[in-house]
Amino acid sequence: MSKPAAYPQTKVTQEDWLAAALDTLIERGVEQVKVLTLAAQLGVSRSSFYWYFKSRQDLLDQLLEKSHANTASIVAQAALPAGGIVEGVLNIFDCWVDQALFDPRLDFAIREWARRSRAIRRAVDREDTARVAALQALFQRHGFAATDAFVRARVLYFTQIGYYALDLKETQAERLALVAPYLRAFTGQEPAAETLAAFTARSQR
Amino acid sequence: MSKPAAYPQTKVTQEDWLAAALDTLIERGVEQVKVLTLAAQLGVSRSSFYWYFKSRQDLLDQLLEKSHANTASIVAQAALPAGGIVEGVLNIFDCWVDQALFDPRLDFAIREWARRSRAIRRAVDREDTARVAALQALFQRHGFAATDAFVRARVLYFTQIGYYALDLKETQAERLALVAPYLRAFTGQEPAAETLAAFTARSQR
DNA sequence: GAAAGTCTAGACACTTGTGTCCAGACACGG
DNA sequence: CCGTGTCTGGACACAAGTGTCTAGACTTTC
Repeated sequence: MSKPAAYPQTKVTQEDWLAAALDTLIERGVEQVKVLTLAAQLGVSRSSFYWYFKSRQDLLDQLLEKSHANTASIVAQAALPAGGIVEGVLNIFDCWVDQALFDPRLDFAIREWARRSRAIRRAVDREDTARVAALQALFQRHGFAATDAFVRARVLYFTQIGYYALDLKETQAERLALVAPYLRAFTGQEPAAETLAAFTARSQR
Repeated sequence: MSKPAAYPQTKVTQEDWLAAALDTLIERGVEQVKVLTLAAQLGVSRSSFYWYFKSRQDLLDQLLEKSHANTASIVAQAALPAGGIVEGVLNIFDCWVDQALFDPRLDFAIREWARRSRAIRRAVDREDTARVAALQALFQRHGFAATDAFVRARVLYFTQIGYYALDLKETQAERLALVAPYLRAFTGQEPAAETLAAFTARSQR
């Protein structure tokens, strides 16, 4: 993944700085992304940082670009063919179950960052709008009127964002036990037993 | 509100420091609550701060105590008598409409703070649990089974928290237009016209 | 009216952070 | 083997933040 160092004397690459910064962003927020701290963490001199980046701001700018994957996943899962709305929503649930599809910690770190920066805020707004639009289309494809589809898309999406906001620590089992009532609440329909079983099976992996 | 100064030479009271700090907490987050900045803002010497507070941490501790009102409102609104679940949920909507009942900005500032502090985190968890429990009781009173009531309580509450997380800027009119579909999504029931009208009327004030 | 209490401002010491400059170690190409 | 390019570490300058100590200007109390 990270480019091999051009010179053997290279201790850390630009990728290493970025990875460490991303980690700190997720764990402690933007304000804690500090050249000094990252340097200490990487066991390297602070001034070396300025070989790879113009300034701290430059690093932050590059960090932002690393964060478009989440939206892409939701849009893709929403577009998947589904036999009914229950199955369609379950496809979205895949995002919440599989960290590889959707990384809530990164998403939230950036959301928090957006509260303090106009530019970031605009970027986040665009992502949110795209996600809700994709979910609305899903509900519309399964017979919901435009407005109801929009509201149900929001309820589905906001509930999940709210879940992450509370930073709940539940086990996989606890969450799976509530899938049926969630589906009832989100779709108004009773999920079929075999549909539920299929979801449980694939989220076990 | 703020205690009259015991001595005329008093430029700012402890309340003034707390108010300024609360404001900064809401607008810019805990990390930006700095003695230096507050002093400049209040037009007073920095060292004066240490007359009123032992340390910056002492100030932060006192700040936290200012934040229990939000939960109390939700619990009170959930306990209000209601003719049906639709009216019950509308009573909760009052909290989201009326800043005096629920201040989302403060709530979120503290939530963000909680991500970086164990003690705060525990306090926030307690509040969240109390809120969801109150909403669950509301759904149960209106005929929902325990698990379904719990999930619907969460969906109702999380949706709102998610809404605040996205920091959406909608007008009162835009929000009112969506009340009916939201009620359908949250309760599964069709709201009566006169119930809706009553809610619209009282939220106009 | 003297002593004790209230509150403020300024000076000082310390820490943590950013960014710049420069010397030097090392590899690579001619 | 010498110059050029790559990367690192140390020194320096500077800004912003916390916390302490002290003098002094007032008030209140006795």
